[in-house]
Amino acid sequence: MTTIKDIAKAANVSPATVSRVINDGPKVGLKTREHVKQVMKTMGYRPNINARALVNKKSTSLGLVLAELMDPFFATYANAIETVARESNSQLLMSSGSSSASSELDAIETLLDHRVKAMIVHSKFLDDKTLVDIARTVPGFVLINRYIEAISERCVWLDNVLGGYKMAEHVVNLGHRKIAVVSSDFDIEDPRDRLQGIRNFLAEHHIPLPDSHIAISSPNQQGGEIAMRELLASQTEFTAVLAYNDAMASGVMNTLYDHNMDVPNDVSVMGFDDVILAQYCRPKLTTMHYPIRLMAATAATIAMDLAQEKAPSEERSYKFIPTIMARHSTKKI
Amino acid sequence: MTTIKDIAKAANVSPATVSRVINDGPKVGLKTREHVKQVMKTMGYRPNINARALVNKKSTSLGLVLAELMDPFFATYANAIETVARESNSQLLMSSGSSSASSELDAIETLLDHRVKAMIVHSKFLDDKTLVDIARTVPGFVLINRYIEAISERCVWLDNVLGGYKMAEHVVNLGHRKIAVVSSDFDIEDPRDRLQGIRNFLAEHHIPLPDSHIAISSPNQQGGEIAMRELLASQTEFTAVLAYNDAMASGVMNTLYDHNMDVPNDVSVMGFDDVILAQYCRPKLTTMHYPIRLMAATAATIAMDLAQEKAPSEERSYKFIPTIMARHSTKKI
DNA sequence: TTGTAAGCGTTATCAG
DNA sequence: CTGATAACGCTTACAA
Repeated sequence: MTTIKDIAKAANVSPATVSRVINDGPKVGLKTREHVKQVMKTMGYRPNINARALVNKKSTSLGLVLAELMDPFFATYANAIETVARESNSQLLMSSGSSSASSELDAIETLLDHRVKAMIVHSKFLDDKTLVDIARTVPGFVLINRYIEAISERCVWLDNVLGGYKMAEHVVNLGHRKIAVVSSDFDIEDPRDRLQGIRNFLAEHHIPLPDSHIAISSPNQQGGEIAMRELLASQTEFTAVLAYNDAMASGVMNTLYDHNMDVPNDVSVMGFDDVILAQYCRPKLTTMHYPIRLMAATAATIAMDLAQEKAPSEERSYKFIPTIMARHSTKKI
Repeated sequence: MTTIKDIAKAANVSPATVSRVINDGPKVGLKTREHVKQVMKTMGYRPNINARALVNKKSTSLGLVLAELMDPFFATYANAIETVARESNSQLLMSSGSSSASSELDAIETLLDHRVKAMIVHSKFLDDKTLVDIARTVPGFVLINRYIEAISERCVWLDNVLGGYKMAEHVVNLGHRKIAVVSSDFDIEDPRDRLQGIRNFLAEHHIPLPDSHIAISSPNQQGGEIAMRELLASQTEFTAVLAYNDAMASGVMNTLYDHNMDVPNDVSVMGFDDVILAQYCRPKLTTMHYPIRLMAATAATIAMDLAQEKAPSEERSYKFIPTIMARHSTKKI
């Protein structure tokens, strides 16, 4: 690998000058600059990022911690963030697969070892204190899909309670009164929040939601199928099903079809997230749109800004609002 | 950030000794070792990966170049590779979004700048020569989903021709004789190969495949819908449709339904890839299983091995074979 | 405008 | 078994 010294020698200048050329550094004679550039090109020079990171005490890469790359939900995140990263010439250093506090911490620390300039973290298992502590020592630390009061200006999150509220509102407006809920057995805030939102709306409108109308299973298609089978087996009466996410909703529809019930004619079904799957379903799924791309871009942007200790970003709050995406799986009763 | 020197000072040893402890280096007194470890723990020492990479002339991260993270197909790749990477304590440095020769080259060069110890590259646009040249200078360079004779032992690829062949065989065995094909307009080898495989089988069995039975569009659900509409509009007669991939197949089914045709009773539909979507479809899609996870793991493993200049991996060939995944979208005629 | 030299945090080669 | 010391490739005062 040719180094800056090789270039310097070949171009008859000092390494410092080469460095200046590389970084568009200040005050370099036009002809030396051109000359050096020429030499770099012909010799095929490529800077050693690690050496640079060492002296700068910061690498140019952007760290990303996600739970699961295969999940389209997270894939969308990764994709959007990668786009922003590339635009600012940084690489993405990924750590996925976290589904426990210790693995989450592990992922974060590895990123720290790499001295990433900024990091975007999806963490559902680490406690607030740990996260806040890390945030204090890492300027460009941003949390997605989570809200912690103490570092609110570094949290990019979705109002899940409102999401649940709007789901209930949507089907009730369509005339449904017998509502069933299919929720996730993951022990994190999201399902609790969404369910709470549903409860809030229903309570306000004096519509009951007995426990027998709530089935819980894993947050994927199979979980949806299982949950719906339970509901059916217990003779629960309902005309609308609110699912925790699109995958579960798709499972719900499968089970319904297997029992010769039509969606949306016999039962209305709603999902949450609006991942690509929602459009691939048949009928296309009515769901809550989760502005993932927007949130990802926001997170990436503020992470980079924070990293450069830019303006304190006016103490804004980055709460996002889910919106109804009405498609064909819900219908007026 | 506390450095190795800080630890050395605090522990009353030399930096060299600390380094030895960190790397389980040879010959360190048991008590010094324990003592140093203790100090590191209490001072919360974290090694600077960049410094390490600089002196070692190699970083510990594994580079990955993919076309598109959001595509479930690539997400599966990324996920599987990340798993292998983590098991060998390396981070994933991602570069996605490439869809042109120049952006592919860009991604590779960035990874090179990071001195990644190995890299796994999905490239459909760079020409053979360029890739071969890079491979020569980078020991741990592995190509996925592409075969280049000159570096065959670094190629992990799928036999797409055989895949097409098997698709045709499957529906013909089911009794279909009027077959339509929905292919991709992407100018890469894969669609050509799959189509060639279909042609091969059909020719062997004297079943015609006139151009009018082939529709081409973009390799996603919408493309499938469009292509199928064209076929229908031109009054083409067929009882089976072979799609380029699962997404197109799903689009094909949508259009068929919109025209009141049932799958599989009126028409059999086959996809390719066996991405998660295939199971989320209704009816569940019969498709060609693409052993992505296995291929990804293989690629990651040989990339790491190659990087350590291990045994020349016995000059094996890493060709993988797609297999029929019979589900419910195809039926005997 | 350009060069010299110190130093970023590690590892590795020698001595001791 | 342990300690100096010299790299690794680059950036950045400080000089010239």
